[in-house]
Amino acid sequence: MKLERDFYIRDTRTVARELLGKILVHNVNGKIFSGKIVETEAYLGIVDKAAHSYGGKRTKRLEIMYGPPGRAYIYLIYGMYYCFNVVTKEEGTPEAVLIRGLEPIDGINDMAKNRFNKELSQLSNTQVKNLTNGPGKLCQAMKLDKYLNGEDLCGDTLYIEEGKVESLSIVTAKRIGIDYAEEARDFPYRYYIEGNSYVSKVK
DNA sequence: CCCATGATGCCCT
DNA sequence: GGGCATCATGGGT
Repeated sequence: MKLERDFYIRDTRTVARELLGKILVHNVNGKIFSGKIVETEAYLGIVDKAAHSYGGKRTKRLEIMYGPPGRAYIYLIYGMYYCFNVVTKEEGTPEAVLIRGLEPIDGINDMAKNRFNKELSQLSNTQVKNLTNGPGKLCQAMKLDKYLNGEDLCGDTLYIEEGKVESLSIVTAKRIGIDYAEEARDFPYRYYIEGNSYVSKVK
């Protein structure tokens, strides 16, 4: 069951927590890439110094964040990696959830090619773990790039499904890579599934 | 294990 | 021209 618009319009931290265990799916001309979401971060917009939209900043790049919920916000970082976010809240409120870790499900052999230009069977154990345990890594594995920026997650190309019913132990932690954000640096807006090996950083 | 560093492109000032 | 919601690599401990 695909998640509907109403899922995304809610409180951003709630969405970030509830995305854990859900399945991110990318259909590339019939080839399916998918993975279970195991790590997320909430970015709370206007009041959050770590968010791109802090203080109501509104530029061309940020228009997607100000748009309707349930769309993809994908941006280039450090000149060579992408970060995939889910836009939350009602239109006009620029908040989002960054997906930081995925456990591969479908298309794993192609993920290996996308990441390391090798067959899955040729990867070391470390490389298998490094397929999708970080925001830039999972975008490379799943073929998520700037051409999908703004994509509607309620469509058929890129979407999120209900996962298996399971009880998850969720860890709350500080966000990563936002040392510039003053007090917001220490806000506990990162969530991950305890014990999952595709979490980018434990603790 | 840890830490330091370079890669690389686009946005925004 | 500065800085960035990252990653791979290489060297030290």
